[in-house]
Amino acid sequence: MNIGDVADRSGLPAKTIRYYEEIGLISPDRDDNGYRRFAEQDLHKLAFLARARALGFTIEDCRALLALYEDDTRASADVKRIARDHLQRIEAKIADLRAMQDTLTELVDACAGDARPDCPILRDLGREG
Amino acid sequence: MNIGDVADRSGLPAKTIRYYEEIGLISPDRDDNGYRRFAEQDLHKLAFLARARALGFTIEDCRALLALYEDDTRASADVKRIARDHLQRIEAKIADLRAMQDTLTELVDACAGDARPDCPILRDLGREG
DNA sequence: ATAAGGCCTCCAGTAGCTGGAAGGTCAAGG
DNA sequence: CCTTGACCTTCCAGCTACTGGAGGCCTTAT
Repeated sequence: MNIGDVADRSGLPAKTIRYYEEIGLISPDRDDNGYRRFAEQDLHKLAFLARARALGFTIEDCRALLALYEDDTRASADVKRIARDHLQRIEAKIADLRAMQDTLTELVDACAGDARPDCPILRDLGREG
Repeated sequence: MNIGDVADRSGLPAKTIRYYEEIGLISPDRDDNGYRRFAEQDLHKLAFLARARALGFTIEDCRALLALYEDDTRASADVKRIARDHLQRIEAKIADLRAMQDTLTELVDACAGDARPDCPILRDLGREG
């Protein structure tokens, strides 16, 4: 398979696949013409990466998860710790965003949104203290 | 005021304040010794920026909001549009994160997290199709 | 022969800072 | 007067995870 094929089949852009090779997540073979030649196993790894990234894992998390995935002697505790830490970061992020959402919703609702200059949003942002 | 003072009073790191000057959000005067000299108005702008950033507005949003803030002839509709667009992006982001949270919670709950290699998390990431 | 499309590498840019090096300035203490 | 330490300055590099584009080679079809 050439890069375009694995791009189609993994859902990852070719650019991203080259990037993943550059940072050592995958190591496809090369044809004589210099083209990357992907085996099924490479495609499988890329699909794994695509799913892990879709769940918001960082690249370094993905690297660790991939290593565990390929290690038959892994302890599931190691996997779980990575996932739980990540879940906690996500929950913290959601909490942050919800706080923003609450404030912004209030402000947007309070703003007339017409041609007049009076605006509760700017008043709030510019308040003293 | 020197940069340390406005850093303390605005809650922004000095580094960030220098960065905001570099990208044209503020333009403090300079003393003869080359030190930035901040007026109350600069501090007020920085506080405005700190609050806008805390609400998640992008720097470019902040630039636009600051311009509107200082324009007496603004229409509140312009402010509201920026805020509403931003709110929508936040809501979309929350939805994304909640989807991740749901999946991750399931997976984490399903994983024994012991010394054995069997792991539903990796099984999910590595599933075919 | 040529045109289209796929592949290659390398460079630069994105957002919003943050860290660090190398050096000038200023006020207090001995 | 000198030193020490806390400021301040600029400039450069790096972070995440790609993404876009230039310039050029390879392959396939007409």
